[in-house]
Amino acid sequence: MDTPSLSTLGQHLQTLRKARGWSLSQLAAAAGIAKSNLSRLEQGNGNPTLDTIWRLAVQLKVPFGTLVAPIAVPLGEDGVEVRLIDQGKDSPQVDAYWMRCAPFTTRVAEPHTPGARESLTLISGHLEAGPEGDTRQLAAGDTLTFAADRAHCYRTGDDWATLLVSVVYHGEVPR
Amino acid sequence: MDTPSLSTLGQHLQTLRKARGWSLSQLAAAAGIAKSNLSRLEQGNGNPTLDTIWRLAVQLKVPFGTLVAPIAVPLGEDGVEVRLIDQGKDSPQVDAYWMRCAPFTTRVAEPHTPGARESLTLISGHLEAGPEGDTRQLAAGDTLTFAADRAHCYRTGDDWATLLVSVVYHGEVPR
DNA sequence: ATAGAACGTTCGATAAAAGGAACAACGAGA
DNA sequence: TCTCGTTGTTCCTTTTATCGAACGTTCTAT
Repeated sequence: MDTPSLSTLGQHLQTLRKARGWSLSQLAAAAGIAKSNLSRLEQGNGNPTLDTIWRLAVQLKVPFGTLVAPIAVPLGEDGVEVRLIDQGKDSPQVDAYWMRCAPFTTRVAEPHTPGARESLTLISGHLEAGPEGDTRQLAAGDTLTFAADRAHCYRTGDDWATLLVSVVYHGEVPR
Repeated sequence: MDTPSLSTLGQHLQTLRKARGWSLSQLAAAAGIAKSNLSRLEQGNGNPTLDTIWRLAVQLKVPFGTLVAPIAVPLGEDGVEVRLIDQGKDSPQVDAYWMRCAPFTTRVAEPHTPGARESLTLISGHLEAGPEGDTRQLAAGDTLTFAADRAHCYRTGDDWATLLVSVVYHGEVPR
């Protein structure tokens, strides 16, 4: 398996644990696993079982995928990582994405089908987004809806941005 | 670990594989794992390694968490299923959820902290939602933002509803 | 000082996950 | 009909992830 994502798991695990002010022993005990096991995992060695990952995710109260999803593995080379959350089966068709942009990144998205609209909700960080020439500044908690049948962009300043994106394809479905 | 989520993984695995029209042998070969291993996993027995899950997720092109996240894990007994997608670390604090409501279901949510606001984006189905006494009818693609420091509710008619929910805790963080 | 209780690491034993080969069942083609 | 290829399952073996205990450290309290 990817060695990077293995060490990322370790770092991530340790970060989350310390963020909660727990000791390695405490977390291991709470999760019901040997602390030797947890120790090895945090060091980046090892290849944990689903059971082990699951128990840790429950204790740390993180949505599982968060534990293993590498924080800094952009899907494209452009510093932007996108994950499909769900897609509706009704009309209009709706696609829901989770998206994360690295600092000082600009992503320009191609126009979608005519009538398509996008809604953004910023989870953390700051982001400038919208149709080109009509972008808005967003902070955590802000939402923005705009016509997505024109070229539009997402631009970050000096910090990361995490957001929810839903694309609504009014009219015909694009697939 | 939860035995249910273990068998769910198996079913899920099989569903995704067949949806792509692949045979067990093909997927196993493509993922670089023994087919005996995959066979056991699809049967619901076994406790796969992160390496194994990872390889399968890559081949099936699913965002990892999707493989193990049980499709039907209602948070309450009230026909409502909620999954935490992400939570921001900035101020204001933002929590992002994926939510699914069964037909003819009403869920009344307690008020959040003062100043809190909620944004909904309907992915599929129909939903009536908002602060009690001021609810709106939503169809797929619609969005709604309202003050969440009062009691508010989500009500479905004769079909399912899937939506994104983001809670913005303006002011102090509730944890 | 010193005893005590935590911390996180390292070590051998054990349980179990992954690999590999043989297996019966099925369908396609000569 | 008979053969060949593929399906998915079931053994057995090998690898390894997990456990439990012992270890050296650090910090606090006596």
